[in-house]
Amino acid sequence: MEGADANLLRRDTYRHGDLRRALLDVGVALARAGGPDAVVLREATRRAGVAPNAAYRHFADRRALLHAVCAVAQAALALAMEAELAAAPDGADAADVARARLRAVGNGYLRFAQDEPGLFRTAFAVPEALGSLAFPPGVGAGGLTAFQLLSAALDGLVEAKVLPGERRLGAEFLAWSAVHGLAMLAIDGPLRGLDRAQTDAVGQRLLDMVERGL
Amino acid sequence: MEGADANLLRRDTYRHGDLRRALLDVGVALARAGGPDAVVLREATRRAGVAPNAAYRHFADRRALLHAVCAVAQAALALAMEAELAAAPDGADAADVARARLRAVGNGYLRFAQDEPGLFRTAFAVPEALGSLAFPPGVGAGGLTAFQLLSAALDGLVEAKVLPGERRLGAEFLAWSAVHGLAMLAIDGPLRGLDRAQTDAVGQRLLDMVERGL
DNA sequence: AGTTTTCGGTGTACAGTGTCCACATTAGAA
DNA sequence: TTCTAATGTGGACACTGTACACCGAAAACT
Repeated sequence: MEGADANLLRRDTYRHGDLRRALLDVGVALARAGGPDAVVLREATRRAGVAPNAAYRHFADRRALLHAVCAVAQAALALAMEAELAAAPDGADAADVARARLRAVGNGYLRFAQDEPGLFRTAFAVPEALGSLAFPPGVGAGGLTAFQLLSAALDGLVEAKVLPGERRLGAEFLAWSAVHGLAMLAIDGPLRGLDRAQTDAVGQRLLDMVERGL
Repeated sequence: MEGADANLLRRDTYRHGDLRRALLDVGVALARAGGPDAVVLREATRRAGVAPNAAYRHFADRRALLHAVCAVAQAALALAMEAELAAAPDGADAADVARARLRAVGNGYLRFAQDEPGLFRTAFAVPEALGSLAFPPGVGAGGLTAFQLLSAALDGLVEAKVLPGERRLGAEFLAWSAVHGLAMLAIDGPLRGLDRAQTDAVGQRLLDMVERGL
């Protein structure tokens, strides 16, 4: 974690150095631990060792800070999906590979939700978080949004003749819905409390359904 | 709306009469307008024409009030699903009827989410809202939970030989995930802003996917 | 009936929050 | 070196949830 030392309480200079970054780091930590509601301006400034109002030099609002944290969370999600994609098998059959890549995308999503529930909820806490042009979403190492990673996987399915082209349009929303819904149910719905293995099992069945049904 | 006159500001007697009910009504109105975060204790007491602390005679906590509102929201969801079920076609082919009933359940869910986004979000705002035995969930007119309505529809599919029995176990979570995810995306995800017709179109495709993939 | 208990609403108070304003400090441009 | 713009501080206000002490009235028991 780079910049992890930026949120120190002790400070000798009047200026902080990189307060914006420090507040963002603290905000992410708060979101990680307690979800979107836990990212509290005063607590962030406190941990950064600075007066509450100092935050307003870097963020217009509490919401502005939350938006920034949200973007980081989305980036983390994209990264998790990329990691899963990188570990996907790269066999000979193009159809199998394409299917495996879609599964990897889904599994990355589900596992991120389970491993980082606070960040996951924060990623979707801001209404205008996704699809708004005024709000740049977080991207992974490859520069792609979570949504774009999913789109690419679906394109791969079409290319490998697994998915008929006429069903391609808007397929993102179908696949996304299924996985997003399961993630929600697993975080604080009736499926919470299940361990990783059990959630994975349900996840596999869900991905089966998506694969069959798309 | 019965009890709608219970939340009046004017009051001549020292006792309110049915403050618990009044607070609940106001809480539902707040949730309806602004989601879970909008159900604020002080505002509720204000609208009920009562001192802030009076609420504590009827609800242990702000969370307790929120739980109660949450149960009402779940009941409203179940009612919406029941309404859609009642309007489902009742043709001759048992398989078609069973399919139509599952679609009705899904459409009820999706339409409720779109028509009452505040209540919908409130219904799932409380972590222990679903599946906790300590927390009685809201039921519709028939006495069934939203979840139970879904279960019944799935049972119907099995009975009509549309769904093989070995795929029945846990199918609720798959169907629910898909529909719940789409509802979320339609409320404040990238699909918000779509009108009823467009959302319905995506909803139909999603239900197609579920039907094929279950 | 009259008395007492117990329920329900009030008032005051405190900690915590977001945010506004006026001010202080200092890094960097002039 | 001086001036200026950027950045952090202090104090204040309105708002929240919630605890404690109090009181008013309905109901229960003589």
